[in-house]
Amino acid sequence: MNSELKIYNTLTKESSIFKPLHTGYVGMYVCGPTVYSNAHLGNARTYISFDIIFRYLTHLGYKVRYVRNITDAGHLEGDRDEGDDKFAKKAKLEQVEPMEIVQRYTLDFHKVLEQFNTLPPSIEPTATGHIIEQIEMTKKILANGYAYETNGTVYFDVEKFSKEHNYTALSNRNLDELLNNTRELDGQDEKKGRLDFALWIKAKPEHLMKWQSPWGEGFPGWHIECSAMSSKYLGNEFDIHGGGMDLVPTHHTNEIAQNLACHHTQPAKYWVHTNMLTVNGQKMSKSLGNSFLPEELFSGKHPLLDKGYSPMTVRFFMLQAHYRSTLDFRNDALQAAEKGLARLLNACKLLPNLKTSSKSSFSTTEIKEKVYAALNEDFNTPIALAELFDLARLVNLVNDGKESLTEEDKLDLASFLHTIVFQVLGLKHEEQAGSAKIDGLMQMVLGVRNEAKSKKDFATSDFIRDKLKDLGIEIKDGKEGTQYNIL
RNA sequence: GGUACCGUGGCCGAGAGGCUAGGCAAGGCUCUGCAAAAGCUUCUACAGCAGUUCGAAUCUGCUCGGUACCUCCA
Repeated sequence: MNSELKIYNTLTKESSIFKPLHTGYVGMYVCGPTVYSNAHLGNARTYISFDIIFRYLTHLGYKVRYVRNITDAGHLEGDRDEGDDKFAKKAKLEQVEPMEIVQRYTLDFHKVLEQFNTLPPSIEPTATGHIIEQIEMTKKILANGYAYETNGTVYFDVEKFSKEHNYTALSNRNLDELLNNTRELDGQDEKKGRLDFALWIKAKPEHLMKWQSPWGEGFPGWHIECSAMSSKYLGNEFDIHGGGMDLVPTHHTNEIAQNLACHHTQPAKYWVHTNMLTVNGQKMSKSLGNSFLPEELFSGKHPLLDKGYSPMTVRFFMLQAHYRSTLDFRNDALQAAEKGLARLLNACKLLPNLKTSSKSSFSTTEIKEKVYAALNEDFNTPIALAELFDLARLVNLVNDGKESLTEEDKLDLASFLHTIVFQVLGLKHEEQAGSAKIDGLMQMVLGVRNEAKSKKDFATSDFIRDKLKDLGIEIKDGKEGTQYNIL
């Protein structure tokens, strides 16, 4: 392969050639979910995007340490330093322990990602498991003079920090405008500056999730966990930090500030942000109430859906858009993805069984290079898929005897296609047919039909075909016999 | 209100100064008992207006429309 991997970096606002800090190794941190409710498809898109990045880097030969946290503590309802945390609120509502909420939705999150065939991260640390590290980091930031304590709560001093560093480097916002934002400030007496954010928050007596700290009983702020855990597992400087785009202006901006204030280093070399999934052009989010749960999608039980779609259809659908573009979630688009995926997977099945010739009528290296060039261009899966569809067409032409392939090229291409589709893109065959009994039964039924066909008893053969179709089983007559598909 | 981003054919979506992806849908043809599948083929688009340029969907300006962030959210 003669092109190099380029990655778009939110920090520099441009794509650049990826060079890891340590040759052969990649450290990647991705902000995980706050597990206080079911994971929806927008969440899934982000983790599918990073799954591709993880898989491709691994495919390129890097030894990747992929750290993705679980946020199970801390986050409050609003940026006001008051009110309940999300777990406590839900726990109270349902009269269970906050950790029961955490457990339930962590399991749900894992189940969803497994359905979409994403690989588990190398390390999946939790916020509550790293309270000590967060306290230590807060202490260090205080000692370095970038934070102050007020009445048991520790705040990060953004104004002081911004005198020495570009606080808004990632979001590209104008700091003065942020500072002079005309929004109402309420309950701000404890903070010195309106942009200051909490590193440690004093707990009210009735608070359930709280820990002992040098500043009294409390719990960590919303951004410190990622700084603490990324430093712990990947070092003060690592290669890639990722998350959804909505984390840029606040969460990641504050994370960078914390790291600089603590370790005097910028944590990540490349900041990678995935775009949002939209529904009718509007961001899918829990608060807007327009989110799809994976279960609703698979079953088709959603007002906006005509029918259910399999996890691989959805994964494929997402790969047809670039990760930095918004993607609109629609019934028609899913329908198109379902068919497209079937076509691609069919080519995967067909290729290894093609008849070969003494020479190839097209260049296999060219195809491979195009696919790699696409993936190297900031993980451009839509272009890679377009190239794979060109390959699918060639496979079909060879199958029809209109193009030719040598045995050697065939084996080479088959292995390439298999690797890209299944290992890098993480797609898989979803064989609903499955059981040997059903297959045996189908062979019998198709045998009867072929018998009828050979006697030109088309009334019987069509009857069988139509009845099967009514049952949701589609059959196709080919040169090599009849195949069936359970829809 | 501020700050960004976006507006591509019937639909979804890439691309990003000349070579004008891909998927789905639709029409035609080949194949086929009929279908389906598969192949070939047709439909040639870039919100509007002005400008830069030999040449713009791609650059600049304005207008219109949309979205995101500025509150927790992937």
